[in-house]
Amino acid sequence: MDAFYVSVELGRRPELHGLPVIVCGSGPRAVVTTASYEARRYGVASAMPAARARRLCPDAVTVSPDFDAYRTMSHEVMAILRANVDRVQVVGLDEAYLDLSGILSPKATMRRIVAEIRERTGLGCSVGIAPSRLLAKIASELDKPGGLVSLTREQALERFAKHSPGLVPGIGPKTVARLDGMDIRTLGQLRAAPVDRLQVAFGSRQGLFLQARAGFEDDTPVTVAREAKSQSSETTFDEDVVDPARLAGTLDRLTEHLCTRLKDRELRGRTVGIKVRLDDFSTHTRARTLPERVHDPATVGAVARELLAEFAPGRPVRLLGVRVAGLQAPVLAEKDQLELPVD
DNA sequence: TCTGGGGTCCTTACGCAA
DNA sequence: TCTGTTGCGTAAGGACCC
Repeated sequence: MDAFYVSVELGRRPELHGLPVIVCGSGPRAVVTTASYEARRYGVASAMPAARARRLCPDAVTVSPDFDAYRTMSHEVMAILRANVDRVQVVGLDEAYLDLSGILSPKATMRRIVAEIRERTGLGCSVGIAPSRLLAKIASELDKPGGLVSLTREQALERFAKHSPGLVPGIGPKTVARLDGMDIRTLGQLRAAPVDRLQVAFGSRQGLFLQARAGFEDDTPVTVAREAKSQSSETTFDEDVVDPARLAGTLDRLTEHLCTRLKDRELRGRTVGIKVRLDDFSTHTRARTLPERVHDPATVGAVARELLAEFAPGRPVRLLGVRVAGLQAPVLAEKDQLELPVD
């Protein structure tokens, strides 16, 4: 979806249409969630500190995020996709992969779906059509907003040989910097690099992965449903906190919130963990695995507090979080188990 | 001027058992 | 019996994504 959160807001507040709009939190440490294309022209981008965004674009209208509204709209869009295509893999609120294998005219099909989305929700999106998820993703970015681009592997190899490896999803800033240190600055160079050189630097699997990415090789299937592995709740303080009692109180609040969500989805997990980010931005996690799966705030909270007390942060705390992992839905009745797909 | 919240996966390390 | 290998579960950190 194009500038998804902003576009949802524009639907409710049409008077903002054409203006630079930024969806971001209000606190001193908020970051930009989404910026309208008008705001992006000023250099405003996602994940940028909101304070910097305001300096770049003082006239922008800022809107607080309303995730309930985005979720609702997302469900509507995904329902349209699923009504048109059998296999849909949802990736976040604003993105999905569609398996168009066997469809005779993918372009016409997608044009029709895009039109239906616009008609029913007023929202715009961009489409990439390609032989793999990786190439489709790259293609979808090439003509935003409102693009519909198809791309073959051969076209990608030719077109992006001189581009930075960072163009490819899965190769982030840290990897780009390390590659740069090895004098590898383009996808062409990465593809031509001896794989053992990459493996020495990045490990055997990651080395192979990087070279495959550089060659736009990807055979991962479009996967419909995946069960959640963990759930967490975290918060960044407006100002760093030292007081252990205040930290414990916050941890309890986060635990309550997390456990409510777990219970809503009827999930329990065996591993309880905490996350602590200190004032130097170093991040630390501590976890403990229990004999039984849990989701009640009393148990989760007690373990979380213990982990925090044991960690005993020696400097001011910037962020505190709690997490339950090793999730599993409650044991199904025998009848239901028999009906599970074999896969 | 700093750097959210919610996730996934990978790598490394370690203790333990086979 | 001793030693080495392998595999597994757990823990911690980190990169990356939306």
